[in-house]
Amino acid sequence: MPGRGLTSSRARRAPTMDDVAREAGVSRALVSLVMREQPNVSEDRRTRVRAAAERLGYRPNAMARSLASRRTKTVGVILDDLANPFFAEIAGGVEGLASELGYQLLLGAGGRQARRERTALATLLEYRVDGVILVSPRMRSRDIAAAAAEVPVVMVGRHVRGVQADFVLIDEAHGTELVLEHLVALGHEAIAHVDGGKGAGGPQRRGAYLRGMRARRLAGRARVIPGDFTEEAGANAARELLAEPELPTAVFAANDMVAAGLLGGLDRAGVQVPDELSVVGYDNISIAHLVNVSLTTVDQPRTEMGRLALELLLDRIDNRRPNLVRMLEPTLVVRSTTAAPRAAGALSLPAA
Amino acid sequence: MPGRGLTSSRARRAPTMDDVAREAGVSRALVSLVMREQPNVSEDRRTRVRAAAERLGYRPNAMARSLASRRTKTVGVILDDLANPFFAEIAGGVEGLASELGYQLLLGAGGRQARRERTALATLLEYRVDGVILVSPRMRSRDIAAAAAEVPVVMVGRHVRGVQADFVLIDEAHGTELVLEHLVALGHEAIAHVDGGKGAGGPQRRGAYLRGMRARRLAGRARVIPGDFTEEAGANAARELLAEPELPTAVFAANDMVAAGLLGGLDRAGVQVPDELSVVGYDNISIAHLVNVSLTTVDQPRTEMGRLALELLLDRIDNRRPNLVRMLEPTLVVRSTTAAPRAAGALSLPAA
DNA sequence: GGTTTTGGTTAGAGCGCTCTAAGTCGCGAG
DNA sequence: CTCGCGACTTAGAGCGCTCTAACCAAAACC
Repeated sequence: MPGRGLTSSRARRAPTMDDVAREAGVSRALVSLVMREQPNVSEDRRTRVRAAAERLGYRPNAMARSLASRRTKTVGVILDDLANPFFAEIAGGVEGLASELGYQLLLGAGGRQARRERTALATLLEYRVDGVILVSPRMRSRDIAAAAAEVPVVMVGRHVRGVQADFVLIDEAHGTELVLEHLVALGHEAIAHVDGGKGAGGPQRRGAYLRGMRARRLAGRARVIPGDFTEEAGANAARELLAEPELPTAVFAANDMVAAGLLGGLDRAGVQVPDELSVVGYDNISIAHLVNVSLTTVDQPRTEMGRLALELLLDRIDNRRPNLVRMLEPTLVVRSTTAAPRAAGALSLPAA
Repeated sequence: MPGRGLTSSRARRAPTMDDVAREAGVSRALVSLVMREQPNVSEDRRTRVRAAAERLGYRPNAMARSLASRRTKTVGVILDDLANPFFAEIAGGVEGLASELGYQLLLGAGGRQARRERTALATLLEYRVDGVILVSPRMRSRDIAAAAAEVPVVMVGRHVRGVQADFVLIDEAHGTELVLEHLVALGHEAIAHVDGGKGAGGPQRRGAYLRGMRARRLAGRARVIPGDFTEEAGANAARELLAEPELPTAVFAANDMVAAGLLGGLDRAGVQVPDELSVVGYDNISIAHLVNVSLTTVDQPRTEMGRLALELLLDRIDNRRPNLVRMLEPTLVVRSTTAAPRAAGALSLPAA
């Protein structure tokens, strides 16, 4: 019965380097050299060792290797929320480069809670990862600073002053401006914002929104509905808006998840988008463009963000150098959730 | 300059258990007992050790611990494709339970390529994870069998016979039947299928589709368009369908990503869904319900699949027992991408 | 009062690897 | 014939922890 055979073979202790050495008739050190592809090993020995390892089904023990060499070739990545494709796509970028370079990834997800994020980070540090990438972390700055004191850190999407780390940032103010410009050019004035609460980018986008509205003398029409970057927050916002006597003509959602929740809520209520209400998202997650009524949104170069973060991290691991901040520019992707407001003809035609 | 201080402190060797023992004036063994929350340590010593550890900023070294204890408290998870929210959501389920139980996750993504998947798996095994969860793996059965001989394995979404592993499966035939039933009840006969190629579930869904069509005496109307579970495949399928003289009245997509790509392509061509063509997906990924024209699809209980997989794995790690297969039932979620075919009145009214 | 028992503590031998320092060997040069 | 040298190989000391066995009081038993 082959099944049994497999099971019992599992019980047997895994072969070690010593076993391979004995099998090949050489010393353990030589096996180590061969495994690490070091030079100055004769071809003869090399093939003999390889064959022995093959025969025994030898698999190096990464724990022992890391313990002895004090290098793990592993970097940790902490994501705010696995359920949000935005983060999965950034992780995808990191993963792609990591696998090219032979680095391992240890992923941790915070589930949008600072506490879970902290424990995930603690675990990564116990594994002595060579470095950590924090994507839109929710932790307090002091926790981040403490981590940065132990290990090289690169942060994506959030800036924290006074921390020894590199940063990959998106120009949030610019992204927000693109949105307002677009909506105002279409003739919108009553533009509401469903914000992202305290999550990374949330305060920045909200601030830029308020500033932009003020600069356009639309401060009186500004309206911020609290959210938290989730689809649920979008659905709630829809309910809140619909409960009022009058809808705004456009809504700028803090991210695409919120926009999606919003669109769902509006649809259920029979509100036509974009005829009755325009909606703009932020992130350009992969599904944003897929739907019949596809979402106008701000694109963030997610894969590039991930790759860049890892590049910075590895460079930081090897070279002590001053902190680096890389600012990437977002772009606006106009699709079909935005249009001129219904009764805007008179007011906005001159502008157009 | 606080920055400098942090940087230089990083260079200092991390404190070890011996350092803590010295600081607390006890033996290393006692520190170990305290760290592992073992009983039979006096309250006095316990607090003294804790304080010393705190003072030094001691952080246990997971490598050393695992090496000595030969248990990693870590399980590996290999996902077919991080870009597909379906997998992210399964990972979310695993992650949730893992963090409840104090288990660590080592995530690896295969990027829909058997080769990358194999190397990711090899790495996990070098880390001596306590077990591995393979989600819709693309590897050859023999590679999987080899892994299962080394470590407990649970597979999700794919069955491989003769392998020592547990399985979490969805009744694909049933899911597919739900789709055909729904479409035929609406009056559809020309139902095409964009399949998932060789990816997990692909052949099963295709097979069930063909069988179902035959059973309904619609074999003549069956039409399979090759795909691969990606959005791009959906877009290609749209192009292919549009190039023909006549559209089918309904399309069953192998998963939601394909459906999404399909919808995008149809929209660009001005085809009205569901008026001119009905579309059904599979998976019910989180964004499937979010859009104005929301996707009719087959729901898979993703979070539960993830949790269940981890439960099985941990049980398998602790207890030697025969293989288990857990079959979960999918359900149909009817939304707004399906409707009666246009000219179906005459034919289908009797049925309805 | 001596001997178990028991709760608390510790020394020390590994876990499987890396890496340094110290060989060994053959060979051309002195 | 000895020495030096380069190429190759190896012994052995850790890396930071766990875990077994042993130890030592103080309490419990007869």
